[in-house]
Amino acid sequence: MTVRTRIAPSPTGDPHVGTAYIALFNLAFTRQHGGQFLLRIEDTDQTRSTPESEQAILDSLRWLGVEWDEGPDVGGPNGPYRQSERKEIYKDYALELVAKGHAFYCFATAEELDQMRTEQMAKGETPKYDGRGLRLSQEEVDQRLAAGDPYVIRMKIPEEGSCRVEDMLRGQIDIEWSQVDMQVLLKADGMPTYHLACVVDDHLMGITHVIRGEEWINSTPKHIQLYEYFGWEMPLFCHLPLLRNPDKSKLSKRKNPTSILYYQRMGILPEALLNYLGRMGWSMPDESEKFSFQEMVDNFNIQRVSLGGPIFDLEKLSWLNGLWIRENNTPEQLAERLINWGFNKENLMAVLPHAQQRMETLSDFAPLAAFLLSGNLSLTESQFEANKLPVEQQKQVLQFALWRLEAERVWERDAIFTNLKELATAMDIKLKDFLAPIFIAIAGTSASFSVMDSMVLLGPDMSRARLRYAINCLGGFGNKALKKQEKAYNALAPVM
RNA sequence: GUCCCCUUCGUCUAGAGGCCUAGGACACCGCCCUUUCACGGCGGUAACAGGGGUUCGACUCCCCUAGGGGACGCCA
Repeated sequence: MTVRTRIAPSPTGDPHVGTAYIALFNLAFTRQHGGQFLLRIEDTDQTRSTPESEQAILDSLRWLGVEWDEGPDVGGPNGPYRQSERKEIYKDYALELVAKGHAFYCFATAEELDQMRTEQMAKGETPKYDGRGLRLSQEEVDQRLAAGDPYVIRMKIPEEGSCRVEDMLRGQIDIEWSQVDMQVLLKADGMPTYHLACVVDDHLMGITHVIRGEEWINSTPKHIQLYEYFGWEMPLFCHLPLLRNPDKSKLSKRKNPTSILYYQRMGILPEALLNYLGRMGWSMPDESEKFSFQEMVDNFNIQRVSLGGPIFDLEKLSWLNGLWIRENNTPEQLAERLINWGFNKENLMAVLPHAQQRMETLSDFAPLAAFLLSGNLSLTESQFEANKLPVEQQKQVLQFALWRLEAERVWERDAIFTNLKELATAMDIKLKDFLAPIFIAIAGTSASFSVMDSMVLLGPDMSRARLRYAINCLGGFGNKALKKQEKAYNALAPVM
C-alpha cells in the first residue's frame, strides 16, 4: 500500500502557520514511508476565495520548502487539486446516497433553522437539526422538487449507539450518535459542504492517512459514516494538537501574528521556521533542537507527537533562527539572503519615491527606511505623550484602527485611507490627531512617510503586528476592557 | 449548556512501572572569555494539577475532581 496524505488549506485568509504545521507533519510522514503528499484547495465556499489568496498559500508553502506531489487527481502539472474544477461531481454522490436511503432532502430555510436553534437554546438543549425533512412523505418531496423549491441534502445518522474513531495518536474515541448532527452534504446552491467534499476527494485521491488538526475530531464520525454509506475503504485518522496563542486559545491572528508572510517579513529563515514547527509537539529521538527537514524525515515517527497543545513562542523561534543564520551561512550566502529578503531593487524602487524627497545626503536613506526593514520597533509610552490626544484615547484609536484594518482585504493606499478617515470621522477626532499614534506605531516616529504609504510598504501582516505591538506598549487592554472597547467600536456602526 | 480532547519547570519538551535526587532547550540570573555588544563556555533558580486506587514500587496504569482547549453552521 502506498501511503498518501493530503492537506486542504482553507482558501480564505492568509497563509497560516497552522496550515504549514499540519502540512509539515503530513509531508514528513509520507516521506518517511516513501509515499505521496498531495495538496488540494478546499474551495466549496467560493465567496471568499480568490486566485490571489490561493496562490499566496501555495507560494508560502513552497518558500518553506513544503513541496507536494502530483497525485492521480491533481489538476495541472504539479498543481494542487482544485475542487472548483470538478464541483459538478458532488451532486451525483449526494444523490447516490439519497437513492440508497442514506441521505434525504430538506426544504427548511436558513431562517427556519435559526429559529429552531434559538428555541432549542432557550430550552437549554443542544442545538441540533430536528429531522423535520425526514418526516416528509415521498409525494411531498417529489412535489416540492418538481415545484423547484430550494433544498439541501442531509445525511442520515444512526439513531442509537456510538461511533468509534480509531485515532493513530489517541487510541479509541467513542462519540455517541446522538451527539452528531444530520449534516448538510449538498447546499442549496448545489455545492457540497466540506464534509462531503472531503470524503469524496480523499477517496478519489486514494488518501490512506488523514492527518489533520484536533478541531476535526468531533466531525470524524460523520466522515466515517460517509465512508460506510459509500462502501469505500476507510483511511486512518490522526489528529494533531492545535498550535496555541500565549493565552492557550487556538492560534489566531487577532492575538498573534499567524501569517507565514509575517515571519518571512520578520526575517525568519524558512528552514528555521520549519525546524521550529517540527519542534511543536514533536521531538527528535535524541532531543536535538536544530535539525533540517531531511533529518526530521530520517528520524520521523508520528508516535512521538505529544498531545498537549503547544504555544507558539516567538522567543525560541528567534533563537533557533539565530542558530541557522550563524551556523549555516557563509558571509556570501548571508549577503545573498539579505539581498533577496529586503535589499533588492524592487524593494528599493518601492521605497525610494517616498525617501528621495526627504533626502539631503545618501546617508539619510538608512535612517529613513530603517523602520521598513525592522521587525518590532522599540517603542515606549513616552513617545506617545507628545501627541495631542490623551494616551488612553490613543490606545483606543490604535485598537479601533487595528480592528478596522483586520477586516480590510484590499491592502491599498486608498482603501486604507478611506478606512482610517471614516473611522476618525466616526470617532469625531481630527484626522491629524487620529493619525498621530498610528504614525508612531507604524514608523516609530511621526516624522516619516505618510502612514498609508508606510503601511502599504510594510504589508498587512507587519502593519497589523505593529499596531498590536503599540497597543501593548501602552499597557494593552485586559479582557474586560477589551470587551468594553469592542462594544464602543460596534456602536460606531452607522458610519462604518 | 452538551459532547470530545488534553494536563511534566513561565515556554518547548524527554520520560512506554524501578535507570528520576525528574533530563535537555528557550527565557531569566550569576561567572568566564572579550577594548564594548553579541556569540561561545560554565553554573544557578524553576515542573510531574489535586485526590483516591492497582502494585513490593507510579511522572508512567485505572477512577474521580479541578483546570485548559476544541467542536456543536447551507464555514472550512
